[in-house]
Amino acid sequence: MVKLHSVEALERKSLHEELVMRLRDILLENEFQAGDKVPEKALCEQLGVSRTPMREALKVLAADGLITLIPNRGAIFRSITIEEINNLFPVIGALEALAGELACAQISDQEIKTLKILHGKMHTAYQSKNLMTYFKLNQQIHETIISAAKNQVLSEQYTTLSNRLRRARYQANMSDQRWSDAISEHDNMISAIEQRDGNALAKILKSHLQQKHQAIVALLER
Amino acid sequence: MVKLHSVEALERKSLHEELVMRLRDILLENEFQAGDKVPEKALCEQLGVSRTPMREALKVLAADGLITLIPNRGAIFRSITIEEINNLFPVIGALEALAGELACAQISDQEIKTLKILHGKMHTAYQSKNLMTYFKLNQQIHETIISAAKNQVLSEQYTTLSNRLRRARYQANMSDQRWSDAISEHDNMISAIEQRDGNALAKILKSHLQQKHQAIVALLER
DNA sequence: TGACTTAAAAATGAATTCATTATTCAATGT
DNA sequence: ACATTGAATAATGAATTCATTTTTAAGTCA
Repeated sequence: MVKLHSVEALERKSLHEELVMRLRDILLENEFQAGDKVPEKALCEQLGVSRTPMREALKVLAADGLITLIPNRGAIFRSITIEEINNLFPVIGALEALAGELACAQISDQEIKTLKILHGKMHTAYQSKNLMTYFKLNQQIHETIISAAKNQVLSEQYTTLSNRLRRARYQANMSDQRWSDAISEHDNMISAIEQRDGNALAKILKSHLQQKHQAIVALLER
Repeated sequence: MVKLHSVEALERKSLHEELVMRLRDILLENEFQAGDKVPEKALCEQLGVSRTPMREALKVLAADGLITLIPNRGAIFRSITIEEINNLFPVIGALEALAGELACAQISDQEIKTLKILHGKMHTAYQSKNLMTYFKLNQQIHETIISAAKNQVLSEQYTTLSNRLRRARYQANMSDQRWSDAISEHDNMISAIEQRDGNALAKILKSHLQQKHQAIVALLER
């Protein structure tokens, strides 16, 4: 088989690993939602690969909880339910709280500086009401805190669960009130880190996430 | 291909899913350790399946963190390092603490009764120094607490991470002192649950795990 | 003897093929 | 007209085949 456009579609790496990433984006960013069927064959053609690596990638994504494989029926995009959201938030909260404690115990001045820069940019995005930029910066800040904890297992688990939430984020917008609250929660976060107060940071992160949880649930139930 | 003994080796289900479970057991229970190569072909013959489903299963296990796939080099059993153990324990600890809080908030009298029965059996196993039985009951007790939290996401994450630790457990034995300490920690656990004191339970679980962590690290470093 | 080269063998990655199971849709009967 | 049956079609599960890469090992030359 001549790979034609597939060469430009997927640059070499390990194909299956590349596929997992590409599919994750395709599934999350747009294209699919609800309990849609994930068309194996169409995706193969679109990405220029055969079914074997595609099916391997789908199995990995299923293990990740992003899709569900039904025997002899193929893959369906796993519709995120309110129940799943309610289950995800406490777990992510516990992980973030742990990250906060660990991070404060060993964060470097340089990392704090990076955080403050990101935080400043986020304020700017907030003032100019640039929601997309705000989202991206917000995510970067949380990722920076997690990675400051220097715990690979923690980072992996957090990433996996956050990805599962990403589906919900695209549905739910933010109210003005919630947005301004979130900003001030972030202000508190940064001061706790500067003082390296792990206990305080853990509490802030936990309640920050609880607020977000409530906001999302409220929006979804409307 | 005639399936012969494979029919009795793997009873019907979804083959790939069945394989994942079988492989997990084979990898963990004995057979493999350290950075051993996982012989794809040999396993195919042993279990009577072709390479396609086997490779799908290996990819899932790699996503789970049990093995590492090196491009064009195959799978190697992921040797658990002290660093990984040090990373796993705090995360599992955070999950258990969360489970303790959630469980206390909604555990039924029936579930408490079950726990007390398991706890009694564990005491018996301790008195007769039956280590294997003790291990099994200990695991059942922790699983019961987790499942009493009624959070699917939490259960899944806990199971995944616990499996990764199982490798270390087979290496490390318990000292008499540690064993008797563990028993009394369990006694405290049960009373906290009976009083439905989530905060206390969370703390006990966390410190229980920290003790276990230290014991394992001490043994491994000798 | 020991290091380097290179040919053969084995293992892995991916596509294809074959078999089985769902799904679709038209035809039949009520 | 509606439901039910059954054949045709499509999709999925798994084995096989083909291509590429790595490993092994023998042979050559310093």
